[in-house]
Amino acid sequence: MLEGIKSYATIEAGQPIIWRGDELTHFASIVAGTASLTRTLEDGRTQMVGLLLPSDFIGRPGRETVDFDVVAISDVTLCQFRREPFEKLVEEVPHISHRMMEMALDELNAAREWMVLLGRKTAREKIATFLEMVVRRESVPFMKTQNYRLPLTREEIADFLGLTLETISRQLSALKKAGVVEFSDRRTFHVNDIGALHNASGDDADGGMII
Amino acid sequence: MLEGIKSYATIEAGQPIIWRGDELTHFASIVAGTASLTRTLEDGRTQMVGLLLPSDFIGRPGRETVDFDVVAISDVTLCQFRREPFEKLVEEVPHISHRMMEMALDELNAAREWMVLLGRKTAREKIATFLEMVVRRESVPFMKTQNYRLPLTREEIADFLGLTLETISRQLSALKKAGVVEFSDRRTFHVNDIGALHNASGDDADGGMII
DNA sequence: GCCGGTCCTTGATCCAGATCAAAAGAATGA
DNA sequence: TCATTCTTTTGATCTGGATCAAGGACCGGC
Repeated sequence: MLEGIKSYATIEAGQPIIWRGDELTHFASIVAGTASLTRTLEDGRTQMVGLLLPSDFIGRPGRETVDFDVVAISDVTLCQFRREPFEKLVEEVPHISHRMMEMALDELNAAREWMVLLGRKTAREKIATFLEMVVRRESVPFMKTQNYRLPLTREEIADFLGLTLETISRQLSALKKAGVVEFSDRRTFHVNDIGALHNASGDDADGGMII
Repeated sequence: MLEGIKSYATIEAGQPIIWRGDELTHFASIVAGTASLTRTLEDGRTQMVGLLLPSDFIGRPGRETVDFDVVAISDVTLCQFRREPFEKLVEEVPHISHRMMEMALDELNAAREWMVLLGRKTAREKIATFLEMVVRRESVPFMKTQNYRLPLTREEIADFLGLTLETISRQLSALKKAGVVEFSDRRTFHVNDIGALHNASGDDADGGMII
């Protein structure tokens, strides 16, 4: 059913996909690459409010404009659907809105979890939580020791965590010095002590987390 | 259709409605009163992640437990639906999941907007944004001057904004001294200069806001 | 290999908001 | 009416993370 209204697009790393306030002509889902959802205040302060990975969805039925900037972090491939036919489809096929509801509720949960981090966690806890998130998302089952790759620059991590890039750098150095993680280059790391990392995250035992 | 599975409940101010991790036996919608959605870290730091008002919904189809504490802020009246029949209804009646999707997307937007506040705004901007939110929600159309009522104590506002209650108190005093707002008692205020309040909020002109 | 730019680290200093402390109002109830 | 308790205000001080500043490391192009 979607075949007739779909097209593909690629966006280079660093390029905007759509700006806040722009009219939404297409819905899209990410096929490959990483994009960020951000808001920038007039004076340049920037907060990332979401990280979009393959299978994530851009756009919301029932609204004509976008509320945040969407920017490609790496090269991104999109699968796009024209708005009107897609919205009609959402109306007509019950399964789709059910699926969209579940996606929205999952993202809502993640957003609220992140609100706790932004509002109440210390810099150390924020970074430990971020590293844990990367580890959880990239872990290959049954592989014991593994290298992970940071998907973001220090500045982007700072915008994600509500900190400055200097604080990110200092806290990563501190975690290295404490022997919790080890970096083989700026982006690639290895966890020596997953327990210590978790303790540093400020989250309790395995609080409601589905691993 | 809902008639057969619905019941009412009332919860006194200050009492928990449901704890994080508890099994969800009912969905509910708020009929009257205010409740908060919060997360507390082991050491007592608390972050409010949502304020639930009449017509807001508690519970999410597809999950058996709750991820945040829900506490009554004022006396709350709930309209409850038993889980299984309600979930069946969501499956069967397409209109419901469509409506739930829209609610979830609205809340997701609000949560992301709040992430910007928590991650990047100053104390002054946070409080101004909060007061503006109260004003926007309680404003009666065509009424020029109006008194508004804070729905929360200073401590609850602090947990909402990711600050301490002392900072809330100081910033409110500062806004009073600057002549932006005026308080007739601790909870009741009046806005002298809505423009100044908006400027203090850190949001641009009327950035995407639907008033 | 060298040169330009971008990203990252580290040091020195500053300051917004936290923390600690005390007292002043409101609200409750006997 | 006056204790009692809860909420709020205000003051004094401290500190985590921001800001300002200077190099260092890495990467791509020529």
